[in-house]
Amino acid sequence: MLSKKTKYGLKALAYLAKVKDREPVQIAEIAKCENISQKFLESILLTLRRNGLLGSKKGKGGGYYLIKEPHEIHMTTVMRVLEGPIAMVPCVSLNFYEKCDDCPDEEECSVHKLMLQVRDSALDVYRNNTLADLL
Amino acid sequence: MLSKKTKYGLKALAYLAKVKDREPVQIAEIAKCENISQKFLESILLTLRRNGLLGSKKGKGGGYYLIKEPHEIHMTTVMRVLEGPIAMVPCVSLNFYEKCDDCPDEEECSVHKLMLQVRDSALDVYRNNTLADLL
DNA sequence: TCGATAATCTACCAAAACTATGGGATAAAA
DNA sequence: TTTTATCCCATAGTTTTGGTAGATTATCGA
Repeated sequence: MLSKKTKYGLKALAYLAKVKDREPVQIAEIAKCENISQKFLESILLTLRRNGLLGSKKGKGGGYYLIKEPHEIHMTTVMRVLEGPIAMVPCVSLNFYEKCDDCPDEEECSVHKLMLQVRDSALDVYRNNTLADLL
Repeated sequence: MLSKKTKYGLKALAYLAKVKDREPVQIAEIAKCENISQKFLESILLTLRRNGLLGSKKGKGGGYYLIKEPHEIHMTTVMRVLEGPIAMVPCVSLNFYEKCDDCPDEEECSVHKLMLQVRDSALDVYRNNTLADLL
């Protein structure tokens, strides 16, 4: 299941992508328009900023804004930042690889075989979608 | 992330698929060979049986066995039984559809658009894999 | 320089989900 | 009737999720 964090984060990014001239938008505005708990959204936008997807401006007239153009923001990046690994098991993860402690032989593992395919197909979707494609 | 339940369930099914003549195999044997907590595996096999994927036999010489041939068991079925919906959001689920309470218009939702593609690609993998393909 | 505004940061909390474990009931075979 | 092994219910421990509260810091306009 997709976490609310990712869902809200995606919606917020899409919202910001529609804003003209990359003007800063306040958390409160996004939260209201997208029906998201403001405090929760606050923490989500913060992690998006920390990961280089958003810029922010404090004080009056401040808010969050996209740093790059929507077509430059790939879903692989967004998903990894918000949801974590794209793979469903660590042993098939490109960026977060980890060996299973129960598997003696990875090559023989039936789960491994299946999940490799699932990862590749998901990756294919995320690589072929930018933020611009979602609008 | 794939739950341990699904992971163990898949491993157990694969184990049973290798058994000749569909002889009953005891929980203890599967648990030992696949490094799974026996009690946990017990409950997993039970749900697989309740969902028509396994048969069981009590008493001496008893155990669990496949009801169908491995090539007849599709991953779509297995995943839905063990992991639940294949879709990452209820609003794009074929078997467990549910409207998002925050989305005013499903057609306009950026998350919806993306997750439809992810669902379709995952479904494609699961439909093209049977238990036999994992061995 | 002051006050209003709005992001930032830290900490915390409750509920749900996940990963088991325990103990007894039930059924089949020897 | 004893042994074997599944069936079933209850529950405990941990992690994740979703959300709150409140103090702090930076910026702008007057």
